[in-house]
Amino acid sequence: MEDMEALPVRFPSRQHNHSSCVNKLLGDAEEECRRQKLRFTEHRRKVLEIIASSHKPLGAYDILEQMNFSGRRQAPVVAYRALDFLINLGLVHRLNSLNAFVACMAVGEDHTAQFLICRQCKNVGELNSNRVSERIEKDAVEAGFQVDQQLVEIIG
Amino acid sequence: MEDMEALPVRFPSRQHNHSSCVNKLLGDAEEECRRQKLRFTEHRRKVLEIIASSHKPLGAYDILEQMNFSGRRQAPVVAYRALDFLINLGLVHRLNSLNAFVACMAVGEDHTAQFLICRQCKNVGELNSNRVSERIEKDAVEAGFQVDQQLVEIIG
DNA sequence: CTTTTAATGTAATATCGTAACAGTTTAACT
DNA sequence: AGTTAAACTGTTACGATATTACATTAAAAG
Repeated sequence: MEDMEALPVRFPSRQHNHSSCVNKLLGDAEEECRRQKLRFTEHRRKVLEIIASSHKPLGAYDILEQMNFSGRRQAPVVAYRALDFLINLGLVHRLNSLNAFVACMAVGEDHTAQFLICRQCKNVGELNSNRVSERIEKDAVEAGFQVDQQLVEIIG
Repeated sequence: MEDMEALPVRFPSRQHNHSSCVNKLLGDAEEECRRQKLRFTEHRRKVLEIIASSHKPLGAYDILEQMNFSGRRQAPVVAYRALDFLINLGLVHRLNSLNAFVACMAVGEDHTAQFLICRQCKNVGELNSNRVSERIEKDAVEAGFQVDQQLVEIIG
């Protein structure tokens, strides 16, 4: 018999009250930074806001384009620095197969994540299946490997 | 009780008779091309040989450097074209998290593959766990997603 | 209030990958 | 063989992604 636990998946495009979920994410981020005594600067806030506001994964240069507040064109490194920070905090995920970035849809929830990437619509869903992550962990260990990080991207 | 089927993992660095396994791979490739009426040209052979001879994943430009037979420096597109061909044939895998390429270690065997990437030594092992791929397939389907391709990279 | 740590600004450059198009080779078919 | 169509190659240029280095400024800790 199959395990019948809930299997959380999030597709951002299904959510309509978008500005409220962006605000929630920004709030969570702010709180998390306070907790960890990290600085939630303007760049970081702005980058997170841009990513969270998008229904699709964004490339670093897409993000950069949207950072043109006050007409100034920012250097790429500005976006990358903020992205590194947000990724380390678990607020943003990087999709290696697309060189693109998405907001985490399971902030706080101790997330192992797998990404469902739709070829046609380019939307990305975040699946949080512990069954998958545990299966990977077990088989990797069995193969004599110590796992630090899992990168699972599912195209379809 | 756990499923006790064999769990194939291959780490190329553990193999010592390297030239013979390179030759085997080249032979398999040649045969596969004959079967599918595809052309196993010099570029393609050379690229596959370079990748197969390496114990570590190679970037496209690393490969390019080693293609300087007859002193001619090749254009990047030459390497990429050969890589595309070899990837489509399943003879080479791309590691998205490294922008690098490795030879397939399970040619012919109808391979679902997961990659074990060692942070320290930069070696890459290929794990062929059907349990992992089936778990991913099932959970993705349960989440309403039709899977075309799985990209699993395990860092540790 | 000074010291030290973290973040920013800026320029340059490295790395990775593709488009476009003309020319050549190969396979397939008279 | 000679012709044609398809696949492959050569070459140039360019686009996209990401990092290094270093000087400056802002913030936190003492």
